[in-house]
Amino acid sequence: TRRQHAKLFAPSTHPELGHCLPLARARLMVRPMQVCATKVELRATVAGFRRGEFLAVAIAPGLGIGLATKDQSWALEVLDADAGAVLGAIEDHFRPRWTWWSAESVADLVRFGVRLASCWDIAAAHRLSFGGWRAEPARVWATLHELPTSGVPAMGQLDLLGEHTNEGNPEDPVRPDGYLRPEWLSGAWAVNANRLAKWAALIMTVRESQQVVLRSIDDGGRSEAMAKSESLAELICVELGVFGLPFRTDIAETLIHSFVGPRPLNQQHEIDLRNERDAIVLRVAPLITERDLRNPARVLAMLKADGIDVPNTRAGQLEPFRKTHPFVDALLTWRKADRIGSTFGYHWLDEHVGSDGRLRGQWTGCDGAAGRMTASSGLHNMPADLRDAVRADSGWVFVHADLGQIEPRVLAAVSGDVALSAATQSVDLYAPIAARFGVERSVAKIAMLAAMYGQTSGVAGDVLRQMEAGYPIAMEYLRAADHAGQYGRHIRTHGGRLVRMHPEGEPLDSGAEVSTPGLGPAASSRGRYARNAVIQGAAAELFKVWAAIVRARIAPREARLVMCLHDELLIHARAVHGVEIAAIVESALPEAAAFWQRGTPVKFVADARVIDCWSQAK
DNA sequence: CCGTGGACGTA
DNA sequence: CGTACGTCCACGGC
Repeated sequence: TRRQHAKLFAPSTHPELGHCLPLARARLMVRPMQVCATKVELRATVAGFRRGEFLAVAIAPGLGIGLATKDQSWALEVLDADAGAVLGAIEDHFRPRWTWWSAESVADLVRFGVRLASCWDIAAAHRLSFGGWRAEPARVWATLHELPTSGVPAMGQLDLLGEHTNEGNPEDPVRPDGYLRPEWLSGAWAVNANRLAKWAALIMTVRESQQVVLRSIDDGGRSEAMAKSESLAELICVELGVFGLPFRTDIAETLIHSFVGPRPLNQQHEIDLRNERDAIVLRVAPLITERDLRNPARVLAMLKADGIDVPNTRAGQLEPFRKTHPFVDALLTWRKADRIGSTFGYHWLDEHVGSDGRLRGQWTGCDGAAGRMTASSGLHNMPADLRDAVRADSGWVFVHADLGQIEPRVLAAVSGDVALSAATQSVDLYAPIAARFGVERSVAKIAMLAAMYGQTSGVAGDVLRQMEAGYPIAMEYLRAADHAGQYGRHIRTHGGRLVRMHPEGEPLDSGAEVSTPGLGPAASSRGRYARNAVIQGAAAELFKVWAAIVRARIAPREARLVMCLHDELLIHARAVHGVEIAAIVESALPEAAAFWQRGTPVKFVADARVIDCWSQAK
């Protein structure tokens, strides 16, 4: 860090030092800014900087870094390779809350090895406040300034009359009509330090506006707090994508071999092997024309010829016929192998596992619906059989932890149901519920799940009535969400995430966009969706707070989060730190719960264990 | 070429 | 029993 420090305070040699004008149309006034030239100036400026204060950062490859506090902004000229050193030095000395458009903008720095403690991700905050997934700067800006997002200008858009682009000051990132200038967003904006500093200042104004919005959602500050943990989740996603999941290709090859045989030598060989696998099933299949194992309609016809009448060809439907019909048995065995061959086969290994023994995918901090984390490359749906290949490095271990009975506990917290909260004090939540109603534990569990997910069949009605009587607050919370969904009204999760129940364009509480409000199967479907979203979404919020705290607590050790799976964490750590980190993970949970639920007395439980291999979990 | 639905893996 | 996601496949539209 001594070397990094020296670089940060190296004098800038950029020629264009000067003042920028305030942004005329920005909602929040930007003060005159300065470009820092020497280490003395920068040091003097940051002397008053408080730990944890917001610091906007904009990185322009080939030019440098724009920085802004709420009062001032600067541009630092640094080589791309040194940008990480500069941010690292600022991080070490001032621990700011880094503020950026999206965590993607620091992916290169994460690759460089920079670890940042806290951040404000404008895209994440936008998704929280306004729902949906799209959160590019132009859209965020337009939404905050109450401009129609349909009118957001795009680069290269025909503007023959020069109606907009020729008006105003091109050095102002805001056009006279209030939208951001697409040229500024295109990446070609950063041609001098002045613009870079101005851009950083603009990032800061956007953040301040977002804070106002979040406080209007929840004046107790919970949504604002959620924006911070959601922001960190986005950074965690970038880190997960960079680090990768420790993975033993040799073990995976052996497993894949056991399902689909040897690695094909070339494309033709691959086709031949595939045909051979098909042929084994077709040998015991009924002799009708148009036989195709990959076409569900054909398979249905084949099953019918074999005397089996089913609504679809899913494994669950066919399983009962397995013993009596050799074709069904062969088909289901083939399906499993074919899935390994097509989705999780040699091609998958080659595509996603690096030569450094890491399985990598792209991560997103929140999906389009209730806000759970997602991952590509099959990281979240890897068959259990293949988890044996997810192994800690030699001398390292995994610490695995998962949240127990997360969804009913979340329901107790978000609804504030005192009776259900009391039940969460038990390590097994369903035991006190069963005792209270005088039913079997399994019956109590099914009834609770049915209430949360809107299950319509297979539940004893009297148990559901008992649930209504025993936990009226929790049941009413679910019913209200269901009702809002049926009528197409948007809902918010406990942490303030907007879950849209109809497309954009209408007021947030309007159901006008829904064709059949409150009626029919589509309305019922929306009802179940909403009922589930308030639980699943709130659970995702708690999980991300937990992950963020764990990330912070394990930072002093050489340990890294390598997998997040809805209610499950996997940490790669030195073997000597395993037990200590398992304790950290468990103790982080009550801390996360207190942060997220703000005083509700709901207990959450996690089981952390030290293992060598993901397949040893549970 | 692109969107859609079926199927199936995970939580 | 329910919800969500990502991925592959075949189909049918253009």
